[in-house]
Amino acid sequence: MAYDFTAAEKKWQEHWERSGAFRTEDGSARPKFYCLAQFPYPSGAGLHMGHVEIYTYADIIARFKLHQGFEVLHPMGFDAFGLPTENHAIKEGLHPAIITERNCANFRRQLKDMGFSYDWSREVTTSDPAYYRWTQWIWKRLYEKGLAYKAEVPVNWCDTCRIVAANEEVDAEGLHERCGKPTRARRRSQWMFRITAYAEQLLKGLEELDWPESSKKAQRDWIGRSEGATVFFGLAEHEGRIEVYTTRPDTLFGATYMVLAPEHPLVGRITVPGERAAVKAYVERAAGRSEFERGELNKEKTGVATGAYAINPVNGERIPVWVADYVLMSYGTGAIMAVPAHDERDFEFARVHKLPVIEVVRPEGAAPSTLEQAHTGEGVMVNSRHGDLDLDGLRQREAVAKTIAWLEAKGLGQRKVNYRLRDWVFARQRYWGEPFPIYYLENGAAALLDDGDLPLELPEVESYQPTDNGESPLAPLENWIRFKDRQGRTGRRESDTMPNWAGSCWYYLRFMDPHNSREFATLERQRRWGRVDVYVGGTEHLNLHDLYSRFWQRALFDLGLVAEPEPFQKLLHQGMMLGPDGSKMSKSAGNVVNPDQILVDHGTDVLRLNLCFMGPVEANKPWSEEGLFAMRRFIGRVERLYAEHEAWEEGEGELAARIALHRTVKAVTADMERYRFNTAIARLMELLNELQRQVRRGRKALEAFAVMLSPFAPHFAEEMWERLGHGGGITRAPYPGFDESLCAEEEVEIAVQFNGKIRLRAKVPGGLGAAELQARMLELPEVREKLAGKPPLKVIAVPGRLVNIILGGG
RNA sequence: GCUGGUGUGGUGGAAUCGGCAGACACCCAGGACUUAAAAUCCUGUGCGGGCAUUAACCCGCGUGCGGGUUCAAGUCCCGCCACCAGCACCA
Repeated sequence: MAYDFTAAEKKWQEHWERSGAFRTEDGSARPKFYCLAQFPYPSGAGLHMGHVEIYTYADIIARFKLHQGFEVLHPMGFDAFGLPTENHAIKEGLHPAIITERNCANFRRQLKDMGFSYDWSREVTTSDPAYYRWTQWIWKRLYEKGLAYKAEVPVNWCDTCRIVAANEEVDAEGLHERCGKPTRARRRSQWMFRITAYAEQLLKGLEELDWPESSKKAQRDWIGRSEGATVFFGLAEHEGRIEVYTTRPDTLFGATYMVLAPEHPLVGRITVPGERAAVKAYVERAAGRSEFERGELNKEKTGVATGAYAINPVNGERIPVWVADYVLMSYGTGAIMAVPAHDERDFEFARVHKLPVIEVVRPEGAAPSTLEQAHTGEGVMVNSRHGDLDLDGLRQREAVAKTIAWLEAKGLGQRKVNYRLRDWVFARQRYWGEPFPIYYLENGAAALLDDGDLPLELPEVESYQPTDNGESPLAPLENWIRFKDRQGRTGRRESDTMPNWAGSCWYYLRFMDPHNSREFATLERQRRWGRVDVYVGGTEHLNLHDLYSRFWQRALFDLGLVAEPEPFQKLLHQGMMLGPDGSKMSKSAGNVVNPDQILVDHGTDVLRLNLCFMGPVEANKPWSEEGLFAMRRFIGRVERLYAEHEAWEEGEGELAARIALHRTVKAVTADMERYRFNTAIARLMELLNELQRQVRRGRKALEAFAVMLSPFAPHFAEEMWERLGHGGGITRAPYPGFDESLCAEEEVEIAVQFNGKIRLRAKVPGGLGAAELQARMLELPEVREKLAGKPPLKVIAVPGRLVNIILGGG
């Protein structure tokens, strides 16, 4: 009887649902395993191959852990707030909630057709008021802790669409994704998160995580910790001082000018009358340019002099103060001391604007130099002596320490650690997001909604289009904006909404306790499920979602609201599914592979096997049509193995089969633990080849094979399991164990090399030590003949592998 | 520019520690079964040569390129090249 995948998939999916096969028990005594794949944004296009890939990997891990006897938490939900839905709603004239429901239903159907082992009773949707009630609640806690604040920051304004573009809608060149026209910076007061307050913790916390080293490094670099000093420069003709941050206080004697960012508050005050027009023009031009434009490479460094002078604290020199946009207001103090001799950017600027260059670090043994380029490397201090501070002759480390000590003693500066990480703009001028549970009283003070008034639901609106003045579509809704609070005061609600990262910052917590209407998740449940043991997802959100979640988790941990300081213990990154031509799947390239169609033509098990067999989880893999047929053949061959009842016998079968079985179990188990699915399948194929050679096949071997295959081809494995006489339910059948003594080779082939070249092979019993192996090989007639009575110069014997005989001469 | 990753047969990819390169598949070729085809099964399959007769066998070369260390290098070291990804004036 041939295997009918369509019928089998339907049959077993119904069986799993009916029997509650994947219902997770919070109170079970089994050890826990939390397996999570990044939940999808339910777009109108439905599941694409990338989704299928990531959810397949997670499902294989979850099912493997079920076989190993874990209580597995493997939930699924939808990250449903966001712009595409809103844009779609505008186009179709339907409410975003309706579009969302439609898209979720479609995703849910597709995911169910794939037979994934989710506990669907835990499904959550971030745009559901019962969910975002808690997103708002958590935001309140973070606000109360002082981590949320309002500040004036730029938004991306598109003049063409007359709309605020979210950062996700703007590409690297600052072009609006929808119209392809440039966006510009427009300043606006909006909500922020003080993620920088957690910079050090987020950095240190990485140490305890089991993430790929490259991912840890990406976050480390993003946080960008640097050590240096703040230094105060007095002003020659003005009150006050300029504070700068530098990582090179040792080069203070080389500072020949200073630069303020165009937005720096001192610019207006210190600019001399003669330079005001030029400075004003420069600052205005900079203000209209987005960060993208300013960051453009290979452009000449621009700037204007303010006409004011600062005093270098180490030697009292008067140095000019400039304004230039290569200094960013958002990093450090927004002002720098420029040391052109030892900083490439300052050097370039100094050359363009004819500013002096003073060498203070000289490479060891080098002659004094007029410097054709900045020397940023090591060296010995020169030209660095004045008054009671003498750095000459010191190496960099000592010079830094000595300078900082000197500055601190004089009150002219101090040691300082700085981070590249910026505070997080947590606001959108759009409709389809969580409203902020905050409002403003007539006196301007902000007030929080009571917890009891949550969720603050989105109102119905006529138009989802943001307004021309850059406000959200909620802003014109006076009926909603204006309200009387519990104390009878008139308040105006915040009209911005939260960005679509909000709901995903904590969804992994909600899965632990999804129906709780009193808490977002009890500590008891959190202790039960702990951290996500393996989190499957792409690298593209590493410095966004993955970092944001860590920040929320740590902040909530400090508030005693969560049980763990870190959310994701292990990260598993899947590679990209490429089109059959090896390039990125895209509609324009016409190489998109539709998973729905493959399900119809080949079934989900074959699709899963093909995805896994194509290559390692982390690698980008071109889609293989041929592979699909290969996996069908594989399934067909296995099916025939289980059809030939007359070849079965009780037990594990012949010795050769037993040895093959135990070796396979050992190897496949190791592969599964390391997520090496492609080689695990290859080993199952090898075992299949061996079993096919056997005249009599042990039932035990067939059972073990079915269980090992089950994570990859669950429907098919259930079918074979049933043929073996079991009732339904391979999903929790124990994973096979192995006997180490059967895994050892009893006979091995040894390669015999002369001078490193293989000249013959010989079989010897396994387990021979180096000395005995060597002795045996030298006895071989072929070897004696080659040696012709002369003793070898040297012999290297590697047990189980080879013997290398080194002959003298040529 | 900086950082990280990748580079292995006609193709996808294997190869814990430096120890028989190419597991497992795909493709292709030949064969069996068949009236025939499909399906299935079997055999072969890195390149070049000894060897224009098959088989067995033998020799040389071979993991992006060029050097090096080592008895032994896909694996380690130095210098390049190509592609991919992330960051991109962070003082």
